[in-house]
Order: sequence, then structure tokens, then C-alpha cells
Amino acid sequence: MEQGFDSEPIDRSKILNIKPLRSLAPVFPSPPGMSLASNPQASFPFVCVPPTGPFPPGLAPIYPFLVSTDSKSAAQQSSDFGNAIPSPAPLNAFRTPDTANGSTVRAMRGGRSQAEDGFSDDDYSDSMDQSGQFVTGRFKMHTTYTDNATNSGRQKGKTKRQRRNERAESSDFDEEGLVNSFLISFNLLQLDTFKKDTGDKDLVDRILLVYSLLRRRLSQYEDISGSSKRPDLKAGNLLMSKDIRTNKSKKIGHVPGVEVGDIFLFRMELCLVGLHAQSMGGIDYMTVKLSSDNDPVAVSIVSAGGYDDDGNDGDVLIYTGQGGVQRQDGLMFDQKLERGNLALEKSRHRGNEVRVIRGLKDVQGSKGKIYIYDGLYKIEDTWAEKNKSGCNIFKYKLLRLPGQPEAFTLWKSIQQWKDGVTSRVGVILPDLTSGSERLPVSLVNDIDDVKGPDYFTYITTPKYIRAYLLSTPSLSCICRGGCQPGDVSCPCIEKNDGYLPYSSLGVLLSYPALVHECGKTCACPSNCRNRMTQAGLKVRLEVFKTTNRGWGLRSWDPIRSGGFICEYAGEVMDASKVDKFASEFEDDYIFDATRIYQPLEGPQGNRSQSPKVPYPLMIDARREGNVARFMNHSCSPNVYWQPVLRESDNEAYLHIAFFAIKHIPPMQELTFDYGIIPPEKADRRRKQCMCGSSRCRGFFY
DNA sequence: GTCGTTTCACAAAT
DNA sequence: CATTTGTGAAACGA
Repeated sequence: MEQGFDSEPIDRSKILNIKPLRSLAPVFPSPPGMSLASNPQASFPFVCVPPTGPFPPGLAPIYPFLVSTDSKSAAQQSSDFGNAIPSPAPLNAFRTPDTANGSTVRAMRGGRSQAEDGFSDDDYSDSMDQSGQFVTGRFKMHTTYTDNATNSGRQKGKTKRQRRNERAESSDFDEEGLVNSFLISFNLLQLDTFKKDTGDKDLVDRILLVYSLLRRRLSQYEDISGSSKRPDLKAGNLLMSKDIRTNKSKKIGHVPGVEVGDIFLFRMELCLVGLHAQSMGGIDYMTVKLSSDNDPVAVSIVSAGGYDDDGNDGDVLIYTGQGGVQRQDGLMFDQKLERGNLALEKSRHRGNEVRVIRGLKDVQGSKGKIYIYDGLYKIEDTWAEKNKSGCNIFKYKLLRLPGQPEAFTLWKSIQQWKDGVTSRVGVILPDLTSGSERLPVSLVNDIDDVKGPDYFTYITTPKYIRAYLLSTPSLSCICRGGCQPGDVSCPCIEKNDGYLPYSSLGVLLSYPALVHECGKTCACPSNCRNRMTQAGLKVRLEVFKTTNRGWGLRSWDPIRSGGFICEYAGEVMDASKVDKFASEFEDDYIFDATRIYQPLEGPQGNRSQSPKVPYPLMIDARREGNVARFMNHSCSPNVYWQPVLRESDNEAYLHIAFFAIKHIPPMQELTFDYGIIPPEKADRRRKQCMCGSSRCRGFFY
């Protein structure tokens, strides 16, 4: 356990006023080949709209719930929209690019002919007629499954697998259309042959992002449809078959675009970026022509715990050869000196570098593994020995080449900090939240003498003076065991377009315009899958002093793509003052949702350019706030913010939640894009960006 | 609830 | 085209 929080009282008098450097930027980075010039439609990628209107066509506020508490005209306006606009097109409802007979994701779901166009009031009236309450749907569910669920709310009568089989036949969800729309979004549709062979960081990032979005969306669909498709393999297969990959030709040594310390959550990811081409096998090798005969040479290995490798010493790895196990019946026999084993043997004599990927058990409870690229090793020794069953196995001793960045050893250090075996250097405060968060957040400075950021009060959620009022009462769910995917009677799932927005691991599965979480009046428990951002911090964070950007935020734990990080807490500013405030005051420590942000999904440049949140939400974290106030700007961010709505009766609370865009290794700074502000307001507040990314816009606000 | 174990359905390279 | 290589999630059992 961590130390108590009060062990080291902070000396306020010594605290300097360090503000995070908000960053910079604007020229939103267009992917190569998709420059604005090449796309006439996109010549004005951003439109500036005053939060209260007037709105140009296509930029109207689309959420009927936003009835302003102090502006009559706004109230009028939004309720009008509530009736006039039947269905805010959900960002995640991808329409297939016109080929696949126009079917959409939503249209593929069986049994919902009525509600295809959104959720007008009528959508629920059906169920209300039958029982006077909106619980009829649940009743239907019970009869359908003849389930004997008692208090858990889970359908215990049948296993998920059984339900799968029952519904298996229906439904191919339009994978092709989904893939294509992602490929268009991230400009991967035509990948030139050079790039397929030689990657770069940007390309690797884009491929992994598409893989991740695809995988998560497939699993979201699988959640309710039934079929068990191994979304990880399926997504990999879809990209592989389209040849969306890089570093395709095997090479010895580092792979362009992949850095030592990068992490991966699926074996398929290693294949896609060319780090390790075997989707299952632990040893990847190629044959090189050497004078007369062909010699196999090992290029990379994965040490994943399938064999008893010994990797306890950070720079040495004792690796076991492959084979020798009959997978079906567990029988063992001698390993043979062929394939991968032979390649490793040859590589020792050649003395070539071998990439090493270490697979660890995922610390955060999930059953999966995390793969860490630990850089280049050389094989120092090889031998054969007998295992417990008396069969011959091959062993290879690998030594890590010196001078490479810390990777696997960093993980070991962090584990020691957590276990209290060693202490993190430069810790000023073990927990700057004083215990108000579920996990401590360290304050660390191993750079200079500054003793901490300016004083502020730590709070964990935004402070609303007044909730937004809804024109019609929100339906609360009665899912006592937590909302379950595929439960057609759950109004909370309905609000999310029929899908639960989060996976069972707490990963955001898509990036819709708005996530609807369960609210105060929902009957589901606090651990409901649809209350992910209400459950507090999931990773061990630290606020640290950067060399040139004030304070920053990073995590001791790895964060998987889509994983929840934190929300933005502070004082929610009164709507009537926001516009004035935005133009007149310093905005350090203020989150401003009224800026223009690049959507993460969807074609970049030619899709709707509406701001993420059509309401002028600003959160002031100067006096009171949480860890999020320390997150710096980057033009190549690894974190994305997502509006999350929690409704109860006639009230709605909008929250800003941060999710990882990619897998984030431990100790890598967490950053998001601060967005851009209208040019007429911009000049004065422009600040120089220090994000150091290759796509840096040079400034931020 | 939590742990380890078993089962199932898959993909790429050779 | 058959073989070789485990993986990742859910179900199951203790």
C-alpha cells in the first residue's frame, strides 16, 4: 500500500504558481495525401459558431435536452429542435459507402423496425401501453429467455454462448462498410507499396488506431448479436486481407515507427506493424540467401509465458525453443532443431540482433496480456536440456544491447514503487488528492526545486450550480444487476443507440457524439457497465514537473486504447457568462468545450464540422479541480475527451471524460488537443507549443 | 466476489 | 493445401 497522505505536509508558502502550458495549434494535421487543398469541400474545415447561435446550416445544436436555465430563447430553440429534428445522426452510425445496399449498422439489428430513426417519445409508448410503465420490455425479455434470474439481473438461465447460438444465424453486420469508412477516415485506403514495406510513426499510429476502433466496434456488436468472432482476430484479418499493414517485409533490427517501450495488447497488432509477423508462433524468422544455401535467421521473439522462459533479470532473457507439446492432449516430446529453433541457433553464429517482445499478464484484472517491445538483443548462448517430462528442449540466452531506452526494466521499477520496495525519486506528495480519489495521485518533481503547483482545492467531479433542464423527463433504467448488452428494454442502452458504450473491461467502444450514462435515478448499481466514468480513477497517476511545459500528467499503469482515464472536474461556469468569459479572461486551467475540435472518428476534413458539444460548456478548474487540470496540450495527443451525459428526471449533467486514443505505456505523458478558438479571439492568447510532435502546429490556446 | 482451469473459435506463414 | 504455432474471452468449477 501507499503511504498515508498526511505524512508530508506541503509547505504552501513555497509553492510557486506553475501553470501547465496549454498548448497550441491549429492547422489540424491532415493525413498525407488528404491535404485541404486536395479536397475542395474541406477548404474550411472549421467553422466558428457562437455558442448561442445563429447556427449555419448543419451546425444547429442537435440535443433536445439542452434547455437553458437562463436563456428563454435558447430554451425555445432547443425544444423546437427536439421536435423538428427526428434523429441526431449518431457519429457512430456509419453508413456504408453506398455499396452495401445502404444498410447501416443500426439497421442490421434484428427486431427493431420501429425505432430505427432514433428515439422519439413514440419509441417508448409501445411498452408503456401494456403495463402502464415502461417495464414491459423487460417483461418481454424474461419470457423470451425463460430465465430464472433472481436478484442478479443477469440472464442465468442460459449462458451467453447458448444465447449466441440461438441468434447466430442472423446478421452479418456490415464489416466491409465499417472497415472502409475507417480506412477513409484515416487515409489508409490506398497505401503505397513503399509504406507497406517501411513504416513511420504516423502510419503505425493510424493503422493501430483503425485496428483498435474496428476491434472495439466488432466486440460491441458481438456483445448484442451473439456470434463469437474473436474480434481481435477478425479485425486483424480484415486489415490483413486488405493489405493495410506496414513493415511487411521482414527485417533485422528495429522496425521504423515502433519505439522501444511501445506496448501492444494483441498479437495481431504486432503483425500489422511488422514487429512480429507470426500471429501465434513465438519465433519469427526469415531466410537469407548466403552463397549456396538458404539460412534461416531469427528476427524477433515473443516471450509470453507459454514456455518457462526466465526473464527475471531485466537485461537477460533465457528463452525456450518452440514445439515439443501436443496441444490437443498435452503430450510432450522432444523439440526439434528446425524452423524457429534452427533460426535462433543460426542467429547466434551470425550474431544478428533479435527483437524481443515481452508478454506480461495484464495487471488490471483482465485476462489478457500486454506485450512490451523491449528492443534488440543478441543471442549469447544456446544449449539443450531435459524438461520435467524428460524431453529435450532448447534454451537460448539473450542479452539486451546497451544504450536502449528503458522498457521492461521500467515496468519492474514501477512495480517496486507500488509494492513499496523502493520509492520513487522526487516525490513531493504521495497523494495530492488527500485520499479523495480511489487511487492516490503522486506529485513528483525530479527536475528542479519547484515544490508544487499553485494551491487549489481537489474535487473529484464538476460542480454544477444548476443542472440543465430537460424538456421531457428522462427515462431511468431498472436494471438492478447492471445494464446488460442487448437488453432492448433498457432505456439507457436505447439512448446509446442500442449499444452499451463500454466493454466489460471499461473500454469505450466507439466515440459517439454523446455517451449516455445511467444517472441518479437509475436502479442499476454503481458498478454498472454504463457508469464507467462514475467509478473513479482506474490507473495510478502522477502529476510531474516537465522540463518546459510546467506540470504534466502521466500514469504508472499502462492504459489500453479506449481506456478511461479521468474526467474534468471544476466549477461549471454559468452559461450566460461563458461567452464573455471566454473572450476576456486567462484560460489556464479552464476546459473549454466550445472550441473547435477534430473528431476522432469519421472522415477528417469533409464530415460535419460541428463542435462536439453544442452547449457552451466551460469548466473552471483554477480554484477547484482534479488531475485533469494538469493535462497538457499536444498536437499528436494520446488522449481524447468525450462528452458524457447523466440524466435523472428532468435534469441532465454533462461531464467531460478522457479516454486513451492508443495504448499508452507507463510514464508517457498524457496529453489532449486543446482545440482551436475563433481567429478574432485567438491572437492574444496564442502560446508557443512545446509538444514536440512532428505534426506540431507551433502554437496552442 | 475471486481465483485458476477448461473450452471454444479462430489466423498467418510456411 | 496441410501443418505448425498459441491466443483471448467466456464459461466453468473450487
